[in-house]
Amino acid sequence: MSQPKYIQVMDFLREDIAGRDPHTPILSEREISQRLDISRMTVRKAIEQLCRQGVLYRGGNRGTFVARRPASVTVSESTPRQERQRVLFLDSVYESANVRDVQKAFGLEDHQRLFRMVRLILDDDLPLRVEEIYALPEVAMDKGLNELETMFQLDACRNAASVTWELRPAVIPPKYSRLLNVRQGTAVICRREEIRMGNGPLYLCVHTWLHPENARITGSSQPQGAATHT
Amino acid sequence: MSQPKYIQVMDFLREDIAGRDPHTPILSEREISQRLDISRMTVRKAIEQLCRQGVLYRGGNRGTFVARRPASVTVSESTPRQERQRVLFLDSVYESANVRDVQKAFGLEDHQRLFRMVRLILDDDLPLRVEEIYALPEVAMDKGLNELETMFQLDACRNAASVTWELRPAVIPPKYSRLLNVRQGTAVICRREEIRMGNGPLYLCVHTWLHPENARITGSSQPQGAATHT
DNA sequence: GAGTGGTCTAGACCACGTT
DNA sequence: ACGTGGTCTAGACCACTCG
Repeated sequence: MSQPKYIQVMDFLREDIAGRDPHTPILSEREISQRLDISRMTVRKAIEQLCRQGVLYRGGNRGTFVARRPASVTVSESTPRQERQRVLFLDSVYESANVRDVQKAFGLEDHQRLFRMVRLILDDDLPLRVEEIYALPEVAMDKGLNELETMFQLDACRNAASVTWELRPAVIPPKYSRLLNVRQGTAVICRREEIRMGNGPLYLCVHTWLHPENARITGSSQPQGAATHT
Repeated sequence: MSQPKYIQVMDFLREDIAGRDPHTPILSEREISQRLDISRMTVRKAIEQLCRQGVLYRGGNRGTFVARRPASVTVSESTPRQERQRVLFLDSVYESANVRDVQKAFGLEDHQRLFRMVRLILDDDLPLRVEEIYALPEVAMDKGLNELETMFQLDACRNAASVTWELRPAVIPPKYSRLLNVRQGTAVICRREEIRMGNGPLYLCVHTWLHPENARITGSSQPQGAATHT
C-alpha cells in the first residue's frame, strides 16, 4: 500500500466517472465506503479533493455529481506532500511584448536576453499557481541548476529581500489555462513582484498567475492604536 | 451551538495568533484538542481551512506555524488626489444569487432583506471603483441619511474596526462597465471586506469593484528579522 | 421514512524530525 | 525516545431532500 487510500479512492472515482455525462450522480459516500471496504471519512476526503478540483460537485443533500468540466486534463500521480513544484521549462527570452516590461525593470534594451524559469506550483494535486521567474542571465548562469532551485525558493527569498508587488486583473493566458485547470478566458489575478537584495539592483522579477479558487488572496487588519506593529 | 465546532476552532486560532510574528509555532493539534475538549479530527479540519486561507502553514512533522503576515498592512491603492463619491442608489435586497453570499455572512436567511448602498468613487473625473455596501436594515435605518454617509466613511471606519478581506478575480458586471468606463467583459479585481467593531457581529460587508487601471493594488515588504539599515 | 451529505468522536498506527 | 502531523477506522447524530 504505497499510495494513501484516499488517493486510491480518488483514482477509483476518476475512472468511475470517466465518460460520464455532467450532472450524473456518483455513488453515495456510504456505497463507495462499503464497496471498497474503506471508512466513510476516507471516502469523504477523496470526494472533497475532487470537488475542490472541480471534477465533482456536491448537490446539497441530494448527492454528489459529475461536474461540467472534462476531467481529462488533471495531473495525476502520487506523493501527497505539501507544496510541490513542477518546473515546466527554462529558457531565455527577448523581443516579446510581454517581456519588454520586465526588461525595462531590469534596465535592459529590447534585444538583451533575460533568463526565465516557468514552473507550476501544486498542493497535492491542486494547481495553485504558475510562476514566471525572470533574472539577469549572468546572475542565473552563475549558479548551477541545483543552486538555481535554491535561489528560486521564493518564500525564503522574500523574507531576506525587499519586495514590491502589484496585483493586476487579467485573463488567464491560453498556455496556462490547462495547467491551472481553468477554462480559457477565465478571469484571474496576476501578481508582479520585484525582488531586491538590500538596496541593490533588481534581482528577480516574478509574474505569478494565481488559480482563482485554490490560491485566493486574503488579509486582515486590526483597529489602529491597538495595532501590532514592528 | 449555532456554529459548527470547527468554525469555533478557527476563530479561536485566529484570535490566538493575532499579533504573533510569522513563523511562530502554534499549539499542536493534540494540545488544542485537549484544551478545547474537541476531537483532534475537528481541530485538523479547522487548521486545514486556515492553511488553505494562507493564515497558517504546515511545517512537515515539525509543527504548524503562523504564515508570513499578509502584506496587508502596507497595502495601498494608488493615492487619489481628490476623491469624490457619487451615490448611485440605496435599496434593500434579497433573493438574488449574488446577495445570498452576503446574507450568509450576516447570518440571514434568503428571504430576509439587507440594506444596500451603491456608489461610485471618482478621483477628479477618473472612475476609481464601485462600492456595494451592505448592512443590516435595523442598523442602517437607525440612522438618518446624513449619519449614513458618516457611517460609510469607510476609510475612517476601517481604522476603527477589524477588517478581513479577500480579493477575487472577476469580470466587470455589465451594469458597472459604463460607470467605470471599461469595456464589457473586462477582467477586474473585486475586493470583499467584512467589517466588525471589536469582536461584535458583522457590521458592514463591502464589495468593491476596482478599476483595472486607475485603482491598482500595490504593496511592499522589507526583510524580516535581519536589520535592514537605512 | 429512507437516503444523502455535514459534522463529530475517541481511539489507532505510521513516517518523520528533533533531542 | 518523544512529539509532530498524516492517515484511517467504525461508529454516531443532525438537517435536509425526495418520493
